[in-house]
Amino acid sequence: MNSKSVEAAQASAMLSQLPAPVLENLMANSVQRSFSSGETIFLQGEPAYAIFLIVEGWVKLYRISTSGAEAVVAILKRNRSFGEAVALRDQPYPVSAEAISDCTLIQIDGKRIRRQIIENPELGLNLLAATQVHLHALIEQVEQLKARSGVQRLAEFLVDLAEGQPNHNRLPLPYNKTLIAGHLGIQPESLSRAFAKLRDHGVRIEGNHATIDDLELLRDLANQDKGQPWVR
Amino acid sequence: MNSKSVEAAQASAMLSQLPAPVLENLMANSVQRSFSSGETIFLQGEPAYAIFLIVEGWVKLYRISTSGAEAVVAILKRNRSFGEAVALRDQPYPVSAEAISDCTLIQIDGKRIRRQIIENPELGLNLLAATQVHLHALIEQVEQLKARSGVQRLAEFLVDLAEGQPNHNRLPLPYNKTLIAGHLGIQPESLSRAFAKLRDHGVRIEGNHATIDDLELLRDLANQDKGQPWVR
DNA sequence: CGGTGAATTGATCATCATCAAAGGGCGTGG
DNA sequence: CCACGCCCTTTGATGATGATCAATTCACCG
Repeated sequence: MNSKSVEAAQASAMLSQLPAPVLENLMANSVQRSFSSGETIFLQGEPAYAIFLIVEGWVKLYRISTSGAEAVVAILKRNRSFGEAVALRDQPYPVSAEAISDCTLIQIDGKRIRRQIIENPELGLNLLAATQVHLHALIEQVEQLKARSGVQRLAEFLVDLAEGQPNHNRLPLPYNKTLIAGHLGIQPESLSRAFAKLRDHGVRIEGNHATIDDLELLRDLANQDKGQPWVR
Repeated sequence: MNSKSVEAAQASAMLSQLPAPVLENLMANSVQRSFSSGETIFLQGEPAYAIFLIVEGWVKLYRISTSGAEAVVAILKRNRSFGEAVALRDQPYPVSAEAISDCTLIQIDGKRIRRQIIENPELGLNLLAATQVHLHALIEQVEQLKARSGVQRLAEFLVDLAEGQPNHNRLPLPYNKTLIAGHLGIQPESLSRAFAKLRDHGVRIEGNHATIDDLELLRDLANQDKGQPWVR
């Protein structure tokens, strides 16, 4: 287990703040795996045997509905874990996971974690914290989908991106636009048009880099009221 | 603590399968509270001090975005718990909760549960299970919002309703239509029109009762393919 | 009764999906 | 090295879906 893995563990909601011996035990018994871009990590409906922690790269969680349509449920980066809540129960994964860049993951056996929780309940609390992060992200996504337009969601996406970076010049888009569209719940064509609309608001796109003139302006756009009548 | 409370505890993902003494201890130290329809249980941003379990009635979880728009995140009924993941950490509630019918809840102190988890790690696993139910529900909601039309979501909603009930004649709608609209992420007017469209598919509405001629037909409608191009 | 809020319906507009076409980057095979 | 094909991206035209604004009806309640 290399230093990058330890770093990821310490930065994750799931494993941070664990007593060192517990963490070491877990890490010693977990597997590090590499996936190349496009590879499937697990499929919706498969028995959930493991919890994953992203050491490097990007992962997409998605769902294929009965009709065959794909919905991107989450896009995760370094230091995020997934599958926590499911792998502890005898249940199938509710989503599929796919590497969207070359990436390395730590794979921890669910049964082992289960045993560890019994011995060290703090770990259970940590896992609850980690799932809470997921929960929160999904709640925000539902809010965005219900109360904001596609352009606004894109603006929000760019603001989030920029906040991770110091300079807003030539901000690299983390993955291709088809995927961004899926993440935002719109079609690629609509994304293209949404970018065009943002050009009037100081956003320029060149290839897979974005330049943001005025971050405040963009933030305002994302939060503009649509005047909901159901607010009493 | 009356029998209804015990019943709810045993039917909940959160407290079922707990050793009797642990359950009794928890219950003995929790409060039963009543709310009348429309009353606020807690507000988004408040410190999360408690976990709630619904003994009777209906509760709405919603979020007010920075723009002031309301998005209904979940609607919960008997035996469901909420606030589990949050109340165990020193964080504010990410949503607001409101009683949408007269209802009785069991309120369990977060700090107490935290102590109990340390003593009895099984409880931690149970809570993980409970949050997993929430997680799953949200994932489904995201999928529905991204990949289905309003009419389809309404069809799905009715199918879910009907599956709880044995006869599909005069199926009572559990709450008013404005709220159903919010739950489905559409405006009340659009809901009205969606109901009108379903009339052609064997669904009739009288007041707050629905009659479904052919449940299978409705299910098909909800799952009809929209022919997604992003499925490779 | 008068008033208030829920529900419906009509008319219109904004948003977004869909279908079609075309340009550009990139890797593969000749 | 170049040609070809493939996929991503953009743009245009059109249609479906749902929001908004306005008006009306109805049930309920003080």
